[in-house]
Amino acid sequence: MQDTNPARPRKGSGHPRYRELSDVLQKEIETEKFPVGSRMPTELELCERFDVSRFTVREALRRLIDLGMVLRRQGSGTVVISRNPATKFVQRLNSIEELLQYSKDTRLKVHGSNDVRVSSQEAAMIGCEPEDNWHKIEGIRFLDDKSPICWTDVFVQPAYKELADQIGKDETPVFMAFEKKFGVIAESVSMDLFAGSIEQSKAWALGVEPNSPSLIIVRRYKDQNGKTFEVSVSEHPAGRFTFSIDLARSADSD
Amino acid sequence: MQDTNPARPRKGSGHPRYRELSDVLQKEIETEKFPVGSRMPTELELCERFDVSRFTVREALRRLIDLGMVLRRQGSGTVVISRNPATKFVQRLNSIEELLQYSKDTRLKVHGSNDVRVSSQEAAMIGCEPEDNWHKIEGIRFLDDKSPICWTDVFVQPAYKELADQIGKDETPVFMAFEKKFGVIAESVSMDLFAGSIEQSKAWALGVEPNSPSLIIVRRYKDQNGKTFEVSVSEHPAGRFTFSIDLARSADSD
DNA sequence: AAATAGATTTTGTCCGGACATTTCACGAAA
DNA sequence: TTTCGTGAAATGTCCGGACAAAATCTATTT
Repeated sequence: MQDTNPARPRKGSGHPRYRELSDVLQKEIETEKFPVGSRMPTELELCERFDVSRFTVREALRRLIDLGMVLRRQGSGTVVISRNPATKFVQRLNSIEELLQYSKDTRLKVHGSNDVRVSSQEAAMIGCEPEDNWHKIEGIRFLDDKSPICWTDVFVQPAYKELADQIGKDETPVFMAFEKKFGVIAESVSMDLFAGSIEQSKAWALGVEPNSPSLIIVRRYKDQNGKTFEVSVSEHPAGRFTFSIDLARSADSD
Repeated sequence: MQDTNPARPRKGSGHPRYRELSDVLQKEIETEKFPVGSRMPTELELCERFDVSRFTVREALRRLIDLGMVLRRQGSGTVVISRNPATKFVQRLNSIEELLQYSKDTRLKVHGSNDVRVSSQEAAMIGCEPEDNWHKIEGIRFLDDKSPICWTDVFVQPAYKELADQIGKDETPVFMAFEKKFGVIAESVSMDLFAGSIEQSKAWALGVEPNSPSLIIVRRYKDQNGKTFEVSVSEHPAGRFTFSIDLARSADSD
């Protein structure tokens, strides 16, 4: 009779045992019985307290990990790192192209490229020091040969300047060319979106009125070391581009 | 001698057994030995094939789930749903407020609210049929009492119109008020960002030139059934607001 | 006091077994 | 033909036990 209650039917809650357990622990973290920074009881202690096997305890703890509330380390223990179930809304980009939001069939026509010392205004956009040296590539992105979508300035570290003549040859995004040519992969990307108005020279190239409204998107690509290796600034005239995001509630917290 | 190899030391790969297993399966999915849509072998079959326990197989399968490559259903089996480890870049919003990107200290001052039949232009924004009935709430969001950030139109289903006089009382986002008052929770949110120019009446209220450039953000909140219960349209004059996103490569595929 | 080595604690990995629950296919009955 | 129910098959839940690996503590030595 070693097994009085294996896989026993859900008693009342309608949830499996490990879920009931994680719910209790979650509540105890939220009510600061286990404050952030403190160590939680060991697995064995929880086994005793709830009279369950280690499997069930670990399954419950796994859920707290998924919720982003605790952190575990072998040999050390379980530490509370957050009081509320962390991740609420998650955006998934399935293909890397979604990041750019232009489907494959756009093309960058390069106007020119040269080394520059960035102005203070550009530095603010890029997020670097003024007077820093970058290699700047200017161009216009087209849907088909007639329809310009946006003006684009691409800033890359001078070391990578030879990339310039690679761009525009095919429809691969610039930051993917980095991966192919230099083995530098984008580990993280930060984007800023804000309103602006198009200056004369660009307006002319895009075929719109000077000072007409635009959507400016700044994308900063960082490598594994957190170093920014590429920054692109795109300016979209009103009516030609919409940036869309879909967020879904995650961390199955029902 | 029932236990010849429990927790045996990592043989060569430096990875635990279940990880080696999941790597093999992942590769077999990528090379279409198990095409998308097909059913994978059962747990027991995998146990035999790799000569491991069900625990190890389930642990490996769990990883494929996390990678978003397979889907499992009790009684049914394991189906391949994606050929490549799904999620590439993931955005995490830690607090739900990040979704709005105004920190807590902004306040919506309501100008008025009334039932409307949406115009075809509004319908296009909202993503509904023209002539649909909605309850529209107009207001301006302030940082402090002097600094207007944006003009906001909130459209809610007529059934929820009584919510109107709740808004602006405190700094809770509108969609959270739904949860409190009606128990309707936002399961997903889709957002569109694009450039526009501010019409006269709004420009006056915001203290900017008519037709000056703006960033327009449309947010659509859907409940569990996929029904849109609230849409907000915010118009930000240039220079007063930047929308930021941070994406990190995810799906720990080292 | 500081460094080292060993013992202890704690989580990670893995096994075998058992029963529960869900899904699906098959066959009998209407 | 359709409906219904039975049973097989698959995954889900849970137990107990064992050893491995990492972190931490302790006692000893330098």
